[in-house]
Amino acid sequence: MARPREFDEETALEAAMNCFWAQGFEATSVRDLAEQMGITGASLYNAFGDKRSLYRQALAHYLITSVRDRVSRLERLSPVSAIRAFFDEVIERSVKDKQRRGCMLVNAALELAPYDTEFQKIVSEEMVFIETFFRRCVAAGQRDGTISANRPAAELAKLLLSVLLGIRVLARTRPQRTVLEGAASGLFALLKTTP
Amino acid sequence: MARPREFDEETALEAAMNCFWAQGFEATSVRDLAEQMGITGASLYNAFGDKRSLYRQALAHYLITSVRDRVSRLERLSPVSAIRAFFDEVIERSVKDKQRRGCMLVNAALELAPYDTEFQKIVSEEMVFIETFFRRCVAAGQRDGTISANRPAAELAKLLLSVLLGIRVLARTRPQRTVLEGAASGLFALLKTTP
DNA sequence: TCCGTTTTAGAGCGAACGATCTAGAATGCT
DNA sequence: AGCATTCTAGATCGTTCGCTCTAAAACGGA
Repeated sequence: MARPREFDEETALEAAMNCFWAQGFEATSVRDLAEQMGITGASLYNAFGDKRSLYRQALAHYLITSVRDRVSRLERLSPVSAIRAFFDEVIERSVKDKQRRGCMLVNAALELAPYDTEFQKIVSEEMVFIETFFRRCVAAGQRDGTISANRPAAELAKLLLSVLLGIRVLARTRPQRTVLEGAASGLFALLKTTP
Repeated sequence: MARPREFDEETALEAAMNCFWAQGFEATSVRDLAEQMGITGASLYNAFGDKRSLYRQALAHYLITSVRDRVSRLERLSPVSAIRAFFDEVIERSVKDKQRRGCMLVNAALELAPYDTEFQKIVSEEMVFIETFFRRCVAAGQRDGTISANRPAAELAKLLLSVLLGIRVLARTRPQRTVLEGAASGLFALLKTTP
């Protein structure tokens, strides 16, 4: 019943995601958002609540379409290939990202998570999710002998996560392929068992 | 000549540094700054210029007292010890940092560097400085046989820098010692040559 | 068709923002 | 002592902020 919405909510949310992703939470104004989303301020508040709530939904959208999607696509690959492909995709994205937006999860981890327990939980859980994916890959790789078994899988997973986050940080100031690829290939050389 | 300043500039700059460090550039207001620095807005603008200029000086102060100081202290240690001590200090700081301020350089890299060429240059040069320190250590370690010579020192230095930055990101949401130490010890186990 | 509901557009709210201006107080130099 | 200069405190500038209000427009159901 009643008047239906004139705009597509997902399209608008994606536009909001791109704003927050590129400029962060504080530096993005509600007026910027409304303009990029193609709606008025009133419609924005009607459909998404306040600015903080919109950010939460935009971040959730990012995590689903970016992190979760990648993990579920790569899960079927062999352990080493899955990890390698994960880093390749991230590096490829980073190099091509002219806006230097980096990773919205990392951005949220630095801008909002430290002071905000709700975002702290969201970010923390997502990082644990990535770490768990790495841990599964490492454990499988250690079983089939393609990954060094010197250290426990849980530890190497934390190392992989750190390098991933580090690459994301580097990409925002030095997005040259040689820099990012250098870190990744150094990591893989040490991680793989020398046959 | 003329009336001298009533406040100590370095003390005030340190207070400003702590504000920006903890809350970032956008989220810190000039009124916050003036209050924490113990001076009025007019004095702030007189002594340090506008907000952006004050941030630049605060960041420079951070880099000198934090990054440069650490590197020059550790430079005299043996290669492996120097790298290990570098990470130990960062982890120790991160675990004890109740405010979860993280590393101001990393914060600047994410908040300001992507849109601002001046800060991009500052951040980029400082990261190159750290990377160069790591490269010197790795090269020396490879010469004396304590560090794996499988890969070029420049590559392993990029790996070390990435892990360092990654730990700094992790620390802002999951500052538990096991998490940070896990990543570091995994790295060192793979980096060292197995005697 | 008319009512109830929800949407739209746009004006406008009070508060906070970065930055500056005005006075007057405090110093060094001559 | 008198002057030029630079400091301090506090009010205040215009702008922008997040958010809400008003009123008209657009639909579904009775």
